[in-house]
Amino acid sequence: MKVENKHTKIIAAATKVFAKKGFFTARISDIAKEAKVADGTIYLYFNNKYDILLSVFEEEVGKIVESTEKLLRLEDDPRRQLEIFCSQHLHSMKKNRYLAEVLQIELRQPYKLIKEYRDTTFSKYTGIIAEIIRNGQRLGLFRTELHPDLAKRCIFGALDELSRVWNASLETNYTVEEITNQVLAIFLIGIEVTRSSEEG
Amino acid sequence: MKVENKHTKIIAAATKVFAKKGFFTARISDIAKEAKVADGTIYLYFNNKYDILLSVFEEEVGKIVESTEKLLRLEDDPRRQLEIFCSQHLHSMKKNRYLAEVLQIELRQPYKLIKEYRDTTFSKYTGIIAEIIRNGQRLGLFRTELHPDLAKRCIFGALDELSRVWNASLETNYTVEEITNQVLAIFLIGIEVTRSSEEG
DNA sequence: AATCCCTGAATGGCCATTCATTCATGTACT
DNA sequence: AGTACATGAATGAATGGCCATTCAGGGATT
Repeated sequence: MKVENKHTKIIAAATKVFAKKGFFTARISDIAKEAKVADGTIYLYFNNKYDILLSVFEEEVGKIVESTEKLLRLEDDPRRQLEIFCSQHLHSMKKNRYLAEVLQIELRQPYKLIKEYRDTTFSKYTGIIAEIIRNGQRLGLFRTELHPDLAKRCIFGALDELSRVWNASLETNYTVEEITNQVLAIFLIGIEVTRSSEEG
Repeated sequence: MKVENKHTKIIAAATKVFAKKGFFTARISDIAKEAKVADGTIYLYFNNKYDILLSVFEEEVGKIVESTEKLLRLEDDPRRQLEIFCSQHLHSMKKNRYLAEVLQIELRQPYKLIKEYRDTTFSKYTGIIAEIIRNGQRLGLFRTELHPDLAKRCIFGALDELSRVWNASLETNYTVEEITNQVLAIFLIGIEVTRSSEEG
């Protein structure tokens, strides 16, 4: 049946354990137990503990980036694109809550390898937002006094913080759709060229 | 001369070291060296490593919360209040970049004591934003279809992410004022009752 | 019997924490 | 003033526990 290979199994287990305990207090033996393999087996598939974390990033985030980019290519209107990005991001984080937690916690750590990953691969992902905004500005849809690099951070920061709603089960449950709508309700109006700003 | 007591000195040193290396890879001896005291001295003032981190939170963040609340009490208009909150937050984080980094990294860790702190003391701070929004809605200034708890997260998330601009020196230098203006340009328009939404 | 994959106990290094000792200052007595 | 003793803050070397990593061996499949 489950021929699901060990590499994949370990990645999944590690994601869960890192989410629950954090990278540094997670023990290799925890991951091994969760993946139902021996401690030593992990070292047949990964070089060390860090390598596991980086693999979680590379592989799991990779999937998300790919599918998001694919969807975006099917759409021209930057307003629609922004909607798709937000909706996709929130859906992904909801579906894979352990990954969401790991990203939120570990991607910020000030360690060389993590920074490197963040500044290369991951920044491409958030860069998509800046691109959408630039595009919208070119088309006269978004206000040109906004810096795409700053707006990108506002939007990504908002999405990131909102994903925590589920994981920490803080506010009484909102659905992904509700949250998406709220984000867009704020940002689309916030960045669009408005009647009043045209008049002014 | 500098009668600056040891407790304070250690807190400052720890903030710096935690920011640079992260809580888990920071060694007590690093903090001791930075504070120019012996390793053992630290244990005369703190129970353990965790206790140092929590004290950093409590004391340093405490100051920020207090001064922000004070300023807000002087103002009635929720739009102005939101402006003050954003501006204050960004200024604080710019002024104390080590604290900013520690907050961004460590406040998310999934450990009991940190969660506790976050869910009690710290959430009061972000709660201020929700309060401002509720107030604005009551006064008919902000759109009532927005959930204050979600809008709060959008705004705090945006501020938090933006504070990283300086620490990571990512984008070419924006000033605090520029960033504040951009945030407000997006959010104020994003949440305000607009001519078009009134007409619609 | 050779190859492969896996196992988990043993190793070794790291570092938070402890505590015996030192040192500086204060007080009391002559 | 000088000597003797007391106090407790500060020190930093030593301890002990933890856990990532290794590796000698076991079992399956060819």
